[in-house]
Amino acid sequence: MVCTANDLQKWKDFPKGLRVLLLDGDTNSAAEISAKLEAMDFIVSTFCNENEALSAISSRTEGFHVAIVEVSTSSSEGCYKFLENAKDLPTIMTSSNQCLSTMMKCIALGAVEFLSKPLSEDKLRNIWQHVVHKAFNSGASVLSDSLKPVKESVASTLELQMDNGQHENGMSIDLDKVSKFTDNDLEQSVGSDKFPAPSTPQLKQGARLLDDGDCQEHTNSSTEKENGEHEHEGESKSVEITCENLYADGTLPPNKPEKTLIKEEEDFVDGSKRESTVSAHPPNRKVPSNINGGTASPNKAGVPSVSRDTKCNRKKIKVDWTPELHKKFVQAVEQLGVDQAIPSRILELMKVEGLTRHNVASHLQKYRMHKRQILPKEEDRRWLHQRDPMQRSYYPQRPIMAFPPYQSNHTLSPAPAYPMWGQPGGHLPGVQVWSPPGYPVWQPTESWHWKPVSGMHADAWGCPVLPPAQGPCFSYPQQNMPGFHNAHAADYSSSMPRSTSEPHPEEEVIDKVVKEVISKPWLPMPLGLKPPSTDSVLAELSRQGISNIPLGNKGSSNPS
DNA sequence: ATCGAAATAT
DNA sequence: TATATTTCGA
Repeated sequence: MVCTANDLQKWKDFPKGLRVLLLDGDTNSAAEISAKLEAMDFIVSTFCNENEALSAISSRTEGFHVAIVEVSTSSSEGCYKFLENAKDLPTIMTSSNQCLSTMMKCIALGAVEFLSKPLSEDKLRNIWQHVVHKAFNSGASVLSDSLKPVKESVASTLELQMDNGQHENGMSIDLDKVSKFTDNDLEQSVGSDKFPAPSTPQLKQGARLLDDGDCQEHTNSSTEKENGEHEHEGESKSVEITCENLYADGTLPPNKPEKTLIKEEEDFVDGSKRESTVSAHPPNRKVPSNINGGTASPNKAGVPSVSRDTKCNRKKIKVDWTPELHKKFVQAVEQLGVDQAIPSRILELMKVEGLTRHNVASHLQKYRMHKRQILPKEEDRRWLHQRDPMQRSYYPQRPIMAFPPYQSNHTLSPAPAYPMWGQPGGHLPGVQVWSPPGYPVWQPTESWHWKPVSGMHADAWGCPVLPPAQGPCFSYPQQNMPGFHNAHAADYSSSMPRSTSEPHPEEEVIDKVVKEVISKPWLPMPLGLKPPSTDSVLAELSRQGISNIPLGNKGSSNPS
């Protein structure tokens, strides 16, 4: 009764039918355990000595999902031998003799768990977890045939996307990732601390997710409470964060997606907690900006029962707005333009799984706040204030920038440092910026106080960049850009910003400026500004009803 | 239902 | 204090 992938796809009552190899020299004990296992609808094959068991395994590698091996006080060698020869099979050791060194040896040799006798139903009921763990955790290469189906089955049950192309409404959770994390956990617990093997090491994460409160009594006698319990109450929230979520968007095959930026708490058996932050990427490593071409259509709601565990009711995780994450955010905002920069769209553009709209909204709020806070302080922007267009012809030592230096299209400049509100590196060529040219490093907190042009919608302007670098640079449309309109509002602080659609006297001045800029592309952009991003221009145009934009001749043909 | 601002929480 | 989350009005 080998399970084919198909069968397994339908392996609804998953743990049932699990094939268990039982190795126990004591007939009585074996019968007892076997009976319990069978009562759970597991399929048990009992062996009295390791040789029989091993030959059974080798003769039919797909025969078993998990093994339970009893370590008799007299002859422990047999079980060690088994362990060493059945590495592919998740093996649980059991004994009435809880000798620490024996336990450790078992674990060291690859046992997934050491259970002390007698084996209660509770203990036995959870053995499938090891199977799942193994199925998801071992690399494809190492994955034994008997486990593949399990993986597939579970994945399908969880509606995860597998190689075999199962799409559905995946939970936006990449199990492979998950298992990776858990694996680490396991290694840690086994390797360093914790002597007692957690009864559900591999699922520790999942387990702790369950109860948001405190509880977790999942020690050696973990019970079946694994998933159930609090189901959906907090769900609307929990879903998003999820365990690591984050990657897994629709696309799965590609390279490793980015890591999560979310902190997660890890509760250890001993009750200790640790916070670990998986950062998007090591600071020193350059990463091309997001790759996950994931579609933004994340998980839907109709998640069936099983998803419970997956969704790991992790309570609120704090989103760590790392520079990388923030950068994405900024890029998204920029791309959208001020008008379109709404949480939901930003969220989409960011393509960071696990982020919620709320997270983004919150960040956006802060972002705007800071922006505004800084605005009023800007004084040098009189130049814009002047009616005399001439003013514009010279560039202040310290150009006013709508945004701190930032190269929008560049894939990532090095590791952006701290200033959250500053943008990642890049400098404005030809214009004196206050960061050393070619020095992508961020300006410390100062950059925070980026100086948007007063009264101007910084977002519409975008950031300073090298003019010729990007196509859209000089493709100012004739249409009025919102940013220009309220350029006059020097007193942004004290007076409400003008509606972007409201025409204004200063308009002509602005137009002149624009014209000149267009006609003299070799000159640095006044004020160290860069033209709006293509996207924002397009968005604006389309907003104004112009949908057809000849991008071909952007740079040059802009008559007066 | 979503956005944005304000209130809260950590 | 700063920043993230939650709440609440529009």
